[in-house]
Amino acid sequence: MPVTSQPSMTDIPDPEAGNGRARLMQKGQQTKSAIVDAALGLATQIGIEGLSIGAVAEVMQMSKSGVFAHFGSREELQISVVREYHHRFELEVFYPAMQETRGLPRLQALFANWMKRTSAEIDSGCLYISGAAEFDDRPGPVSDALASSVKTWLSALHRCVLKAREAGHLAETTDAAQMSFELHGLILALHYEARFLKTDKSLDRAQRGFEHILLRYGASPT
Amino acid sequence: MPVTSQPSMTDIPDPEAGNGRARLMQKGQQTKSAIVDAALGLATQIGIEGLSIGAVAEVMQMSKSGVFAHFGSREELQISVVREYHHRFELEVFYPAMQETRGLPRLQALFANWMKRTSAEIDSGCLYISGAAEFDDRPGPVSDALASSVKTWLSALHRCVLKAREAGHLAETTDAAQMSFELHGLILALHYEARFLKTDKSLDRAQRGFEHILLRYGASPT
DNA sequence: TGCAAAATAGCACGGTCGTTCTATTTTCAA
DNA sequence: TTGAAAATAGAACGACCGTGCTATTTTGCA
Repeated sequence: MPVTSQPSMTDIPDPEAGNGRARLMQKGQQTKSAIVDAALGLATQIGIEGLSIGAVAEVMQMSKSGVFAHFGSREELQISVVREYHHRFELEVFYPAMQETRGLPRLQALFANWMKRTSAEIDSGCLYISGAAEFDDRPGPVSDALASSVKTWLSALHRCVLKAREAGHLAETTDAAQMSFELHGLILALHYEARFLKTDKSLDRAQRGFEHILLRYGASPT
Repeated sequence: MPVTSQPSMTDIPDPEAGNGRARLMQKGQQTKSAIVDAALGLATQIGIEGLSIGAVAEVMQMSKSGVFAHFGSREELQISVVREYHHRFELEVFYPAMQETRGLPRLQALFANWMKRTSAEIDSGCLYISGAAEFDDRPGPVSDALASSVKTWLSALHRCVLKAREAGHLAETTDAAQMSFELHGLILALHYEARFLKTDKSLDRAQRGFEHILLRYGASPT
């Protein structure tokens, strides 16, 4: 199963891409990566808005100004966190699914990986979901970065549905945007009920909801 | 169409209930209500955690300590806001639907009101959704109040589905909890895509998703 | 109308925040 | 190994935070 001609979920250029990750990172870059790691961990717990340079510095056992110097502003740190999350999301959800054959199998893998990521890590919430709630009334660069990442992912999902329909794995009448909307809803409900309400069986409900949607859109058995 | 024997969405006692709202409110109570109103307005924009006594005081043209004295702590103010939101949710979503005849019509009204409340007010986000993201990793009295309100509402929805099945308006095999989960997902997707991503037609997608779910669970036409 | 009680204001405290500035340490290539 | 550049620390700033304390004003009943 060859890798598709569509290598990345996103067309957004990564500023780090050009400098050659193959070469060993300088000390400063290593530290910066470690800071972003730590900040991402904090952000998934207390939110992107709740991220404070002081808290990150404490986790890193560094001074506030030492952390600050790498980003120049809190906002830039927040954007770096969003980019890092996007990158990991690609790695865990998107790329593995691309190994599956195009069409329904790939769509199923995509959703399965998405569910796994959403529910499995108890202590690491979804930045795309918590961030949306934090920034839906707060425009700015961070909100833009977040919305751009989410839209990239949702349109990748949308494309996948389209391909599945083209492959004859879904009914010809399938409204891909409508189906994507309904899939998104299942993930959001899973996150909400499992993470906030601690409702068990939520993963099962999302899985069954997925099967219901497949039936509705006339998925042919694989 | 008589009012049902199930007068309230919640069995949680309201601390204000006993003192007789019929009697004219004292000045202090009026002010407190106005403060909660203002705080709710702020909270739907910047979040419950973002609520600050100083900001509320500024909106109210009062001193910080004047506002503070009514609640004794920021946490108590936050809880008051959650209770007020619960109250309005009942008024706008639950009670009107209770006027409809039991079964499918009532379920349809419930969902329609829920959708309307979720999408129509552009500048007033849903506290149940934004709050969940803020508090899903932050236990405490505010989180408890929020979760309790949400659970009350979701179980009211669940009861409504059960009644619709009992009335023969839904297939006998209907899994009420599963159906409620899927309905919840539609609302969450509507909120997410309309409010954060500014996707148009989201309301339409939620409505069509609802119709899909009704079909799946064998709703008999009314 | 007078007076206790309730409501509100004003001020201060300690804390955290992002950010700036300067000094010190560490890195890495010549 | 030396020396310039990069990385980090430390202290200080103004701003805002929640909260406590003490006046002062306002309310509403006798």
